[in-house]
Amino acid sequence: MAALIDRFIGHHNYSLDAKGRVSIPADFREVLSERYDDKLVLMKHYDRCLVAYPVDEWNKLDAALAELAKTNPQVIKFKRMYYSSAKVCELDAQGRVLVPPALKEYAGLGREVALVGMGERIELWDPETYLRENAEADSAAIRDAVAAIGF
Amino acid sequence: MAALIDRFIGHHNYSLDAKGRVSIPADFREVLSERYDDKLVLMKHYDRCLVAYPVDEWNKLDAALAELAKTNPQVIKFKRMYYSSAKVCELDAQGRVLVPPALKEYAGLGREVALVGMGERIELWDPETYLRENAEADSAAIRDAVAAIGF
DNA sequence: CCACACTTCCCCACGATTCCCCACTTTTGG
DNA sequence: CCAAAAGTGGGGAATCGTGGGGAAGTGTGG
Repeated sequence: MAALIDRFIGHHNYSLDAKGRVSIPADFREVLSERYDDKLVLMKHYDRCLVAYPVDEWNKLDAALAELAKTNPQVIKFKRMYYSSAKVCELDAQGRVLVPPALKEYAGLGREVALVGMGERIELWDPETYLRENAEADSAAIRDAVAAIGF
Repeated sequence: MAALIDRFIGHHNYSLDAKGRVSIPADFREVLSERYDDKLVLMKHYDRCLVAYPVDEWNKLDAALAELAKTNPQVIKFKRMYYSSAKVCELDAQGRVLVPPALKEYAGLGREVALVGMGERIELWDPETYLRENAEADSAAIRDAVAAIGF
């Protein structure tokens, strides 16, 4: 079955069970198997959330960052910070990934996780943090900026 | 059979059944199959209504937003808020889509839904909200604004 | 080198939602 | 006036999210 859209979209509040597993939403899984290879790289993102990239996309980041590191020595520290938190997570038969304890704690994840489709990546948030951090996205200023493209 | 006009026009009040499904009007469906690919992306719009884009049109938005995000970092939050509400909805054999509960609630949809053709997109409103929000469309100010293009 | 605790992985199982199909009523069009 | 299509409703199968039991694997300490 072909994916309808080849990017991750949508928002789901799913539970993180006692073993630290989260289900990857079915529509994300479809994108993942259609366009990618069923494996996700999980890592820290700024501001207490996690990101999951298909390995292909992660490799692109890796390449781009390597390029950047040639000219900017600061980038290598950035690379250490973020790549050290990265972990390849394969989905189990039920379509779930195991979130490493360290990442779980970093993002302040409790029994619930917000899974947010962001195109070529998936973000994992504590639901409350998500609302707090992204509340002002609805402001008039941003609306105006965005209205220009026809929203 | 070719559609006479390849854009969504008109206003229909249809019912939202117990399972959360709405019929897409036949003339909309014709545009959808003629010009697009029978799939709609449903998402939140400002002020308590929903929008349905053909996948092609949604992709255009996505591209424009990606462009905007390069220059305005705030836009990434906007992308989170709005794209996270998006969901690809395929029509069933009867030409209906299932409205996700979260979106249904956001738009305050009850047993009835107003489907409004808006050219390249379709809007879904609670009928009462629609009337209230759009009552002043007939005002002199708006008339003046529109006169510029020869109405 | 072995025993132990602990984490990770592979199953199976349950309830709820979603999807697919068929059926009925009303409207449209020839 | 009849046939086709449109809008509405619901039954049942398949899928999805969730939970947990137990095996396999890992690392630690004796």
